[in-house]
Amino acid sequence: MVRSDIIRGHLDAIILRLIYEKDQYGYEISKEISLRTNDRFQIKEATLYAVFQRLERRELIESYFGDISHGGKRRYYKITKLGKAYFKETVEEWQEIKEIINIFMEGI
Amino acid sequence: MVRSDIIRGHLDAIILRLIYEKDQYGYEISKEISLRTNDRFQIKEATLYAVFQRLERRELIESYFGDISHGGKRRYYKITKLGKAYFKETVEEWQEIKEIINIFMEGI
DNA sequence: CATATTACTCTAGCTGTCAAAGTAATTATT
DNA sequence: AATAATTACTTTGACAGCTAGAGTAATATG
Repeated sequence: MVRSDIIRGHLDAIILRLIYEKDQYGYEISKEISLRTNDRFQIKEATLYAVFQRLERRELIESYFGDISHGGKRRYYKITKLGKAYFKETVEEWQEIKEIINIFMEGI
Repeated sequence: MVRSDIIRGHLDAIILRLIYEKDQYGYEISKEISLRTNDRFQIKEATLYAVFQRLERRELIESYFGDISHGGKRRYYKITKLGKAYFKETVEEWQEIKEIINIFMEGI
């Protein structure tokens, strides 16, 4: 498991990416992250919902309640046009970050 | 210029790396980071000294005063054995982080 | 009916970043 | 010689993001 404070700053992008693919609810996203990373990263519940709030406040996502569930009622999230644009910027930025960090990680 | 909150979590490693190469003082490290990244990243002064304090508290670096200067007196930092070990771990971790983040950045 | 799982929310605390302001010595400029 | 610019470090206070922990509530399982 990688430390969370090192993923910090990429969380918005990760969540946005999953919602980009299709509308999803919190618990589902949480499981999906664990699945895709082979449990190498698990987002904390409280963190996840904090991300949702932030993204919604910034109008990068919108939410609505679903009608079926296997427990508490599901709040689905949908990416906005703004959110899609923002995600694409983030991907560009990631390439840059990688280059920069690599400078200091290579050659010892 | 990349946002700092996205480099966050890698700062300790970056500083450690530079001190690994040779003993250096704060101002020098600050300039070196700007130089190596072609000004794509500049560490803020207050942040840099906060990093030093943290690393020293964790015994990953040690400090001593230099005798010559072109201004205020220089405090040099030296990496410890523990610091070297920690840096090497960090490099391993970075490979993992890259893989994980890439999962969510590829294919859209 | 008890327990587990699904699903979300809120609060309080911690850590890392950094603007701003300050101290102080050396070097360059006029 | 006085002034400004640069070098060099320190401290404080504020803010943002992550998360443990506790709570609420509905559905599924045995």
